[in-house]
Amino acid sequence: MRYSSRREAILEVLKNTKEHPDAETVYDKVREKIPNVSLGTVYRNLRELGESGELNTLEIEDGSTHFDADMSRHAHFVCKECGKIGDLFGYDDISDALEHAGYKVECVKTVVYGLCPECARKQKDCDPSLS
Amino acid sequence: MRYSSRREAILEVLKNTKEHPDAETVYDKVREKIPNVSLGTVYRNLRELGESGELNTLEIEDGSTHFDADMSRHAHFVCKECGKIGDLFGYDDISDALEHAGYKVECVKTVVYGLCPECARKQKDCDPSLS
DNA sequence: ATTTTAAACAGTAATAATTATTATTACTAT
DNA sequence: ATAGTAATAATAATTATTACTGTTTAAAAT
Repeated sequence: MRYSSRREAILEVLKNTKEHPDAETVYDKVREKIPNVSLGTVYRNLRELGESGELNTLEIEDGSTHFDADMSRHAHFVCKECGKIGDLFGYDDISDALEHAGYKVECVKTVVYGLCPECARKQKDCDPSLS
Repeated sequence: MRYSSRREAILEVLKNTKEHPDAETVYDKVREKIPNVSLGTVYRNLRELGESGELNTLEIEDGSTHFDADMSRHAHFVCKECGKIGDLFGYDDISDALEHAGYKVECVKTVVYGLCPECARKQKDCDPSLS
């Protein structure tokens, strides 16, 4: 894969955020630096960077796909109230057990849905009967 | 939600398979019993059944969405060789730890990508140097 | 340094999956 | 049986993503 200024800018955007943007948001951010970049270029590079293992894709149940350049092993939390997508570190995954069972594990994607601590607290304040 | 023969048939299809079909495949199976069912009806009912907690949706990184009427807690394995989507039982999830940290967990979706034991074995047979 | 080659590009068209719309049909409570 | 409303078939619209085409650009060969 030869050098490309667009690909570099795209990866740069992802490395400078913890917000797990979707393709359209990456596109908006890249345009701040390269105003005439095309959306197709963003999609193509996001796909290629995913295939070459330089970023992870995150498929959410609302149909959206988000991107994460943090390749360390971690899970994600999607808050159904505020929509935020957060990182969850420190939860061991099941790769070892599966490899022992004969699987060849390439990657593990865990997405947890619910309320983040902030939104959970707010709901409790409104209705203290909630657990 | 009032009774509907289409919704019943759709749920029936999902309860009688372990193959995690996508919407189009569910549509084809439902048409064997109700030939004039419309694709939109299948999509709407799949969405509503998901929202009401009668089935789980499974978003795969190739962009496809698959459906599973088995609501017991389990993860999924997607084989990148044969494409099969299998169930993985017996792997504890991280709900308890997250609830302790203040999250309100609604559901945990784990998808593992790699090679299933069958395809992993075949690859090893072809090239014994593989781990 | 120039030429060559192929990958990457912008811009646009096309595709695929899903959702919305609308007129009609079918449950269910009365 | 009827009224009221949810569900439906058929189709149109939308959205996210990919493919195409002529042009540009990075990197290799001369």
